[in-house]
Amino acid sequence: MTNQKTTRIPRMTLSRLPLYYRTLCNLADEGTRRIKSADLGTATQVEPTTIRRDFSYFGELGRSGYGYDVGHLIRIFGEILEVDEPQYLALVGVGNLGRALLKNNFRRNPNMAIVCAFDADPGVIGEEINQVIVQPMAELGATIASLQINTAISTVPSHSLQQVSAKLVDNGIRSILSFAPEPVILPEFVNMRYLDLTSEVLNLLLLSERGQAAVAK
Amino acid sequence: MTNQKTTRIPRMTLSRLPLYYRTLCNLADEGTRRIKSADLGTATQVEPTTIRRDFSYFGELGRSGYGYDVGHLIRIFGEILEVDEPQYLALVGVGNLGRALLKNNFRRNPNMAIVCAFDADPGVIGEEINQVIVQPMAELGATIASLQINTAISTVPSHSLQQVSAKLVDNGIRSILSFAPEPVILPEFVNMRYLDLTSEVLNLLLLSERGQAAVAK
DNA sequence: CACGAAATGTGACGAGTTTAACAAAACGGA
DNA sequence: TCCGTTTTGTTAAACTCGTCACATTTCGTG
Repeated sequence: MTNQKTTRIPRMTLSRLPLYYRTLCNLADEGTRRIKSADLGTATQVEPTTIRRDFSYFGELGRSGYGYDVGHLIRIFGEILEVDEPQYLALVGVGNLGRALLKNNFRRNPNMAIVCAFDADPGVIGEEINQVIVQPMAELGATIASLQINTAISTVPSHSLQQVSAKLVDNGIRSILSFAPEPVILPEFVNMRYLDLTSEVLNLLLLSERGQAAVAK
Repeated sequence: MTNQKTTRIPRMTLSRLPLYYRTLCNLADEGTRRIKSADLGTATQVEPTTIRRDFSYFGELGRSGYGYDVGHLIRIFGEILEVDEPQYLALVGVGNLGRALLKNNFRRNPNMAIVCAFDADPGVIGEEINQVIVQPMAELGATIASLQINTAISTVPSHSLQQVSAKLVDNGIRSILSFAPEPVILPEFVNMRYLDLTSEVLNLLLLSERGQAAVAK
């Protein structure tokens, strides 16, 4: 109890958990009961050794000469990912992308959903999309407080991102997924993640075409 | 000339270039002529040391006691990122997300654009979105061949991703950005990148809430 | 029950990446 | 021109992560 051997789980291992979880669920749906790291490797495109190492951080989940019990893995990872806990999200910015996210609304994940949306444009306020009514920014504080939301998705453009983010944090949001490319300066306890499509495409091109750029010294 | 010191640029450094480039452009727009790594660090949220190390791979770009010339950096990085070369993309899957991408169409990047779109649903084929007409899958090969496109964005659902990806590759696509969570098995020379929103949200939560998951040994 | 086959969990290594620390270089005011 | 200040570029060390290799464990058949 005192000597908690709280081995810190590597960041990269955590980032692969959603992939493992989803793949295992698919396998279970197809009736697969047991799996070995080699087969899970081909399904996830992750090296079998890496999979075994990843799994080992959560205990001895497998059996030598047998493999892993799919149901057991799903239970363990589901618990870590808290997939059973309802995860409600707020959306700020209901433009093209925001609207698409709202229409989709994590359909495949029964416990994850955008439950409120905000925008500054009077033209979209009041609009109902997929059972969510777009609210004005002024109501943001009251709504996310009453719904006890602490995670938000932002599709607001760069120029207002800093201001909007600050408002989100002031109202209790602790994790933000932003689709704007500009980094934002926020308190350390806020977890921010950026998903800039342009950067992603540029990176894709950069990493494929040229693995090197000659540097004459 | 013979002794090309082609220092291989680290992957992580390359992945930060778009961020540097964009931030520097913003600074230039505001009239900033020179910048030091410390200030660029606060703007990009990257450690100043890391910035200097990154820059050093491209030569001695700065001056001691002075900093970096913003315009010079923009020129260098713009060249590496080939921002002046037009980069045309194909889109497969014109659902909610695909439509949003098409409406946005990298408006802020004058040299990057989706120039053709494909879908299997007869309901959307023929529709014109932002000057792009949605074509049937059957025309994919001919169109991307004539436009000489080698990069695609896919928003097709998981169950058809493998098949669609294979078709893309058969027709000359070498880089794919996919919004479906399932990994795909493709030849090694294809560069694939996944952007699964559900995984991103789960990761966000995982990395923030609990930096550790106790493992009793 | 015994034994070969199968598959895990992990020590060790090495590649890749970040960071601290500092010498060298250039600035800019007096 | 001189000199203290500023800031770079880089060496060295720390850290993270992925993979090899293999001892160990368990399986499952005869």
